[in-house]
Amino acid sequence: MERCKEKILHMAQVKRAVDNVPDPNILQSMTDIFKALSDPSRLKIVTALSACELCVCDLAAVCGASESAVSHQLRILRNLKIVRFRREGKSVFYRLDDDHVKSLISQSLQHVKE
Amino acid sequence: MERCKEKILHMAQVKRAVDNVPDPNILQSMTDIFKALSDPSRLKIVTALSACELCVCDLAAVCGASESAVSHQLRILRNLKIVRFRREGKSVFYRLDDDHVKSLISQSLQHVKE
DNA sequence: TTAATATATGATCATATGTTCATATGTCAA
DNA sequence: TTGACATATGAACATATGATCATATATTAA
Repeated sequence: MERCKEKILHMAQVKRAVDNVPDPNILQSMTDIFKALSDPSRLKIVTALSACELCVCDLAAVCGASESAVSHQLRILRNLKIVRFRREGKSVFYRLDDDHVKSLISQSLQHVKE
Repeated sequence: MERCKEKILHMAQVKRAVDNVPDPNILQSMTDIFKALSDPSRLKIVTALSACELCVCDLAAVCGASESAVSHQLRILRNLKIVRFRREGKSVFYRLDDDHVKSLISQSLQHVKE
C-alpha cells in the first residue's frame, strides 16, 4: 500500500497539522495520562479521589475491588503524577495531584452527556 | 486477601466518594474517550485534526503511518463520535466532532507541561 | 521481637489492542 | 465497463494490559 500518488493532497493543511502535533515526548506524556484514565477501575479511583482524600482500604470499598488490585492501579497513577499520597500510621492516603485531572474528568463528562 | 478488618475506615469520605463516581454507563463512556486518546497514533491524528480538516491521505503523511493503519484508527474515533467525516470525490475528509476533545487535549497539555 | 494490620509488589495468565498484509468497496475518468 | 486511485475492512500475529494469587514490606501494639 503506497502513499497517495500525488504525494500530499493539501500541503497547507498538512503543514498546519504537523505544527499542531506536539513533540514526541510531550505526545507520549499526554497518552500516558489518557491511558491512566482509560481503565474503568482507575477512572473509578480517580473520580472517587476527586471527591476527597481516601486510604487504600476506603478505595477498595468504593471501587468494589480487592486492595491488591487497587494498589496496583494506584502505583500506575502515582508514577504518572496523577495522585499523591501520604502515610498516616498504617494507612496510606491518596489524593489527586493537581486540578488538571479534575478538569479532564469534567470535560469528558460534558462530552459524554451531550 | 480480605477487606479491612474494621470494615470501612472513613465512612463519611467513602460515602462522598461513592456519590462522586459516575454511573457505570457514564463511566464506561468516559473511559472510551480516554482510551481513544491513549494511543500515540490516535492522539497524533486528533491533535492534527484539532488544527484543521484533513483527508486520510494527509493524515497518513502527518502521522508517518500507512493509510491502512490510519483508517483503522479513524474507525475507532468515528465510532466514539470523536471525529466526523465527509466524502468529497475520492477523498474522505475528517474533522473533530466537537470542541470538548480540544479542551481535553489542552488540559492534558497543561498537566504535562507543569 | 512477635503478631496483626495495611499496603505494595512480583509472577502468571487470559484478554485486549495495534500493526501489517491482503482484499474489498467506493468514486471518477476514459 | 474498465482501470486507477482513495479509503475501508478482515484476518493474523506480536505485544500490552489488568486481574489474581502469593509473598514482601511497613507500621504499630503487645
